[in-house]
Amino acid sequence: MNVQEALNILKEKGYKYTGKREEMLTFFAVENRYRTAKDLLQYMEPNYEGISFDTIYRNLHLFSDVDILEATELNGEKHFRMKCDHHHHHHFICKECGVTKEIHRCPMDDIQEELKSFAIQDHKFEIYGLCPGCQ
Amino acid sequence: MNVQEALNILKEKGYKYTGKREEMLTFFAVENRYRTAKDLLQYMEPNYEGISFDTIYRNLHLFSDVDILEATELNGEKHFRMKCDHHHHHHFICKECGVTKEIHRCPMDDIQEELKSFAIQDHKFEIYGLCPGCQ
DNA sequence: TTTACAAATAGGAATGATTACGATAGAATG
DNA sequence: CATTCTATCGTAATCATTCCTATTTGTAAA
Repeated sequence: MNVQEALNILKEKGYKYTGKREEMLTFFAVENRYRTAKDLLQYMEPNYEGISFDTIYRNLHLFSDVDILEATELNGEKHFRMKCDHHHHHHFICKECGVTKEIHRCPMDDIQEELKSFAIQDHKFEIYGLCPGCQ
Repeated sequence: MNVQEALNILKEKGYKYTGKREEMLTFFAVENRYRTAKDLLQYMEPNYEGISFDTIYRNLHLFSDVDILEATELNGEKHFRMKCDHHHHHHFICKECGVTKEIHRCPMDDIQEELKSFAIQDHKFEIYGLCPGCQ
């Protein structure tokens, strides 16, 4: 997803345009990497001195709620990345730099039958390690 | 794994026996459920009034390090359960009560080839939802 | 353009899980 | 039973995240 598409989603749902929001979205649009709230804050500070934690976290949650960002949990910290706009898939995630690679195979396909009596709400399949650049 | 096996592992590795440790292990041995540090603290308090946070967390980490417990992250809190001692497998986890069910199919088998240039260190495949009892 | 109002933000305090630390108590070993 | 580490207590510190209030800012309608 690019910045413009993300801004359109916000507009559609009645959220306001702000320069900060565009800048935040730019931060996520440039790379296929999971980043933390702190990463984002550090990116924003030079241009928006005194930007508040509240603004960072409120917008991260907003973006997640409207499916602009996707979130995961890596060593006790929430990480976010721009949502991939095509079909359902999972990720390899580099533990060093957070870079991701798509995996085009969903293990859930085979397994539903094994869990007939359980109400499945959600699942997570992530592979962790080092990308070629970080090895 | 049962309490005795766990105590043997500790002894082998040179850690001391304490009543608190046995009690903590008992807590995990009785159920196939992921529990938090707070759950454990509440279980311990009646018998060991004034037990310290430090003791709880230090032992949870110790038990994880020596493969007595396995850990996962559910809504921002670390959860622990007794390690299963048989073959490699994954879990369905009830979001309400933490109960688990084994899934006998590992999605990693097929996927290694798709990630030749990445150094895989670890992976997580978890399915979340409600168990029959919590539906 | 101006106005009016809801939404967004700043600044900082509060929270909740987790970790750290100096002092004391308790196992293990000979 | 004396020595030596390890374990524990009690509490303070840390770190990410959330909450709160006053103020500012987009936005759409007048």
